[in-house]
Amino acid sequence: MDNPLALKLSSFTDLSGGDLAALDAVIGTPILRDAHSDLIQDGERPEKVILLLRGWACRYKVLEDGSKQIIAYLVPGDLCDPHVFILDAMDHSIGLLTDAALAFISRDAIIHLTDCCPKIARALWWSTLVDEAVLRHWLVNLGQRDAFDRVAHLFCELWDRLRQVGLKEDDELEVPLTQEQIGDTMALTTVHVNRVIQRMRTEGLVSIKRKKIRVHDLPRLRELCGYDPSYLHLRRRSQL
Amino acid sequence: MDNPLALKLSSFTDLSGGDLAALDAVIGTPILRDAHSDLIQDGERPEKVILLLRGWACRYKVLEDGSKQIIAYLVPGDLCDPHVFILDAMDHSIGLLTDAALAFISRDAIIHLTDCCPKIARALWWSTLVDEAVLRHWLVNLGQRDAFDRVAHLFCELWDRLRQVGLKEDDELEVPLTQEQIGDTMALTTVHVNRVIQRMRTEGLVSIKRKKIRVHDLPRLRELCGYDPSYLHLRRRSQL
DNA sequence: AAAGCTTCATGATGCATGTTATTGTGCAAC
DNA sequence: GTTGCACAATAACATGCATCATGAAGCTTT
Repeated sequence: MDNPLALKLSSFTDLSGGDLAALDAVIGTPILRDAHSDLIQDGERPEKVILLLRGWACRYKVLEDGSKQIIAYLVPGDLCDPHVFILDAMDHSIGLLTDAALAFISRDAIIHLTDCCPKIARALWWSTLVDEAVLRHWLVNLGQRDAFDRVAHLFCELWDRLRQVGLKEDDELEVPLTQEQIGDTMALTTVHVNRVIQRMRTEGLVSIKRKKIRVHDLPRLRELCGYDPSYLHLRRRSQL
Repeated sequence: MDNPLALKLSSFTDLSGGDLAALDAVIGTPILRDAHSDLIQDGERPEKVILLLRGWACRYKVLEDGSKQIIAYLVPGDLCDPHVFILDAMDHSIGLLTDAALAFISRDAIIHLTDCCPKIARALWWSTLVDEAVLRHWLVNLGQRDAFDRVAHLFCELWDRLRQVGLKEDDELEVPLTQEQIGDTMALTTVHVNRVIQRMRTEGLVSIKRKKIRVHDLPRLRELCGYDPSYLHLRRRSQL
C-alpha cells in the first residue's frame, strides 16, 4: 500500500477493497512542490483540500513582531481540514518544510468520498479529532512543561506518527527539522533548543546526524518527559 | 430566544423555524449541577454530548506533578464534541467552574438532528471548526506572547464570545474566574496574573470588582495586545 | 463575632530561558 | 578549491516570570 492516507486510516479501521480504491481515486497524479513554498496563506480562502503524499509541511502563524509559531506538523498521509470550506478565510498559513508531493482534492470529491464510503467518512472524522487532540496536547506542553520535556515530547510524538504511516525503520527517525523550526514549534530559541539537544546527547538518549535522529533509549526518553501516547488515539497497538 | 445553542448557531447562519424547534427539542429538561464537579474525566468513555445552558465549564488536563492546564472554556451555548463517540476515551477532563444547567444529548439525537436539518449540521461543523481555531490561537498566545498580552487576549476573546450569546451588557463582562484559573489558562502563576491585572488597572484599561470585569478602553486593550478576532470566524459583524 | 477558608495583594530572591555575539562545519555554486 | 550560506555549537550576559513568604480582605460557618 503506497497511499499514505489509506495507510493512516487503516490504523483506525479496516478498509475494504472498495474503500481503498476510492481513496486511490481521489489522488490523481501527484503535484510536486519545492520546499519553503506556502500551500496556503493566512487570510486566503481555501479552494481545495490538501493531502500530503510525500514530504513535510506545517501550519504556522506569524505575528506582527515577526515571531513565528508552528501550530502543527503535516506528515505524509495527513489531510488538512476536510471541512475547511465552511470557514471564510484561513486564520493561519500552511508551508512546506521539504520538497513535497501533494494531491489537491476538490470539495466535491471529498463529499462524494464520504457519501459513498461511510467507513472512510468515519475514519476521516477520527483523523480530525486526533488532530485536535494533538493540538490540545501541544497546548499542555507549552503551558506546563519545561524545555527538555517539550522537545522530548515532540520526538516521541513524531516517532509514533511516522511509524503509523510506515516512515520509520529501526530506531532511526528522519526528521527534516532545523533547530530553529523545533524552537518555533515548542516556543524556544535556537540557542536553547541546542542546549536541550546537547543534554540529550550527553545523557545518551539520542544522537543526531544530518537531520536523522537516532533514539537510543526510547523507553527512558518517554519516561523522562512523561510521554503518554493515548492522546493519539491509536486503535491498534502496533509493535514498538 | 432563550436557547443559547440556537443563539450561537444563528450567528453563523439563519435558522428556520423548524431548525429552531429541532434545537429546542433535543434539550429536554435542563439538569442542574454544582460548581467544581467534573462532567467527565480524563480516561472515561463519553456516553452523551454535553450542551451547556447556563454557567461556565472548562476542559483541563492535570499532569503527574499536579500542574493543571485549562485547554478551553465552555460558555452557554457551547456543545462539546458532537462526534466524540468516535474516540475511545477522553484525553482530558471537563469540569464546571460555576453552578450550571446542562442538557445531555444522546448520540442518536445528534445523528437525528444533523440528518434532518442540514443547516444545523453545517452550523455545528462551523462551531467545531471555530473551537479548533480558538485552540490554535491559544497555542500561539502561549508560545509567542508575554503575560500581559496573553491575559488581555483572553479578556478580548471572552468579550466577543459572550456577546455572541447575549451574555454581555455595556462594557461590563461577568467572568467567574479566579486569578488562579486565569493563570492555569495562560500558564502563569497567580502572583504574576495579579501583577498583570494591577498593571491593567493602573493604566486605566479595566477595573475588576467581584469577578465582574469592566473594560474601560476596549480599543486600546485590543491594540496593546494585538488582538484580531478573525480567528473566531464570526460571520455577522455585530455591533460593538 | 470569632474562626476558618478562599481569593487577592505585594515584596524578595532565584532560575530557566532569552538575547547577543562569535566561531565552526558542511554543503552548494561557480 | 574558494566563496558563500545555512545550520549548529557555545559563551557571556540579561530578564521575565516562578517561587517563597506574608498579610489583608472578603465570605461562610458556627
